[in-house]
Amino acid sequence: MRLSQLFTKTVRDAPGGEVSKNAQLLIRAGFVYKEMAGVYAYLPLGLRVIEKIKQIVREEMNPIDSQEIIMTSLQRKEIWEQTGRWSDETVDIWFKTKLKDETEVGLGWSHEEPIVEMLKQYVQSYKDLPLSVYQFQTKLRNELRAKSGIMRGREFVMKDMYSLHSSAEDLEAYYNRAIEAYRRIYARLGIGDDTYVTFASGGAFTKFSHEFQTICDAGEDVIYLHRGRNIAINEEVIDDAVAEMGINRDELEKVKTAEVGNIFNFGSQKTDDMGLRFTDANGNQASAYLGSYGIGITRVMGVVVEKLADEKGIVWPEAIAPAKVYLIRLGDNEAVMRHADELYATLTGRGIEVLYDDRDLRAGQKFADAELMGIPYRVTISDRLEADNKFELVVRQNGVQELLTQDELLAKLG
RNA sequence: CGGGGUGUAGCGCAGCUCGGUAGCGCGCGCCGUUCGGGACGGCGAGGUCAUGGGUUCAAAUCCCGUCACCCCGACCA
Repeated sequence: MRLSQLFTKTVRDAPGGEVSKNAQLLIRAGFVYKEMAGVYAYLPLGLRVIEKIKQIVREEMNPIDSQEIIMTSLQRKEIWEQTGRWSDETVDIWFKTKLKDETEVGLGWSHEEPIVEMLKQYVQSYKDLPLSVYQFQTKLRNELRAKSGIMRGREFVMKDMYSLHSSAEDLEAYYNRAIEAYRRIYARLGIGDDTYVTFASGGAFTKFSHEFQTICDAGEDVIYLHRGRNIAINEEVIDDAVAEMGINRDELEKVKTAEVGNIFNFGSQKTDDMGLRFTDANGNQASAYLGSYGIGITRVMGVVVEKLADEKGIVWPEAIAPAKVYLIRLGDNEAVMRHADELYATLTGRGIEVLYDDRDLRAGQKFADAELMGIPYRVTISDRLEADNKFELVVRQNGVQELLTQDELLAKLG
């Protein structure tokens, strides 16, 4: 993409009323636009990041036999009444509205009930199980207070997956496969080393649910870590967990984290409540077992910004950067411009994503923008370098700089 | 939802205490010089001072209401 064609602009100053680092940087770099408190639009560069995160998630969900779908934002009141979750006393973040004929509908803050309702249509026999479906959905939650930029909004993109099984054992096995898939996802997103499978509250069927918590100062959670045994426990269940697992509390390290994923074993409670049953091999009606698995796509994006950014701006891991290379051409020397165009074509032709800074700006501004946007590799071409037939390559993450011939450069960028 | 803070040009801010009809920086447009770390000079465009009401000869400024935004807390599948 040529930056001269990109409609967004970078700005020096972040909006005054925006304190969180992720929102400041993403707004300054032109990745997101704030519509209102806790509600952000994703612009071309930000959308690229979102799509890359989603693609990584797809590549890990599909192998565990989950099928992608997309449910609806408008939801029926009756479905939620079956499990008692339509009431504002039980769920206090509902956005509710009415159709023209006064029918009450909800705006989806979660999709567990609608998914189960939908699956009733397709599951009748044990031969139909197990099954797993997932989607990327914009969740709408009427939070009392939005905060932390894109990390806790009223509207955000979430990947939610649901699996249905004919036995508790089968669900348990799948649940563990999902945990491993999630581990691979966070590793690929560049936050694997700081992300822990954490015991948390909330299992309807099991004593604990599992959260994926990433160490992050901007996070809202506190967990206790036992690095030796690789155990992590959310503060909210610390007393129960310590008792249950026979852990000495003094061995635990207290850290601040952001929840980037959460998985639940519902047992058969929800399916029983909603009347999703199937015929087993003996011809008898049996209960189905439900698991639920979420990842906050936009929250993960915010966490990555928070964790990896430096004083110059964002630092994207290559896997989710909006482009791999930021190509800068300096000056208006015709040969330089031609060679820059050619290099842009060559890289693009090899499937390498390039942000080509073909704007008529000074060197300092281009360098600053490359750093603010956090593109992994910066390649510069100028008349000075042209004289030696060299390109300058700078790695965003560590600032290491090299002067390379075109062949060396292409070899390096793969 | 409780407490606190803030709304003035696209963005960041000053002006408000002590009322007299709005200013600075960035950005934007044109001209010239510059051109490897956010250049410089000149000219110029751009504002219902969040909003509704009140006080006053006169309100960005004082008073009351409302809305929005931010922070702390509570909340958080």
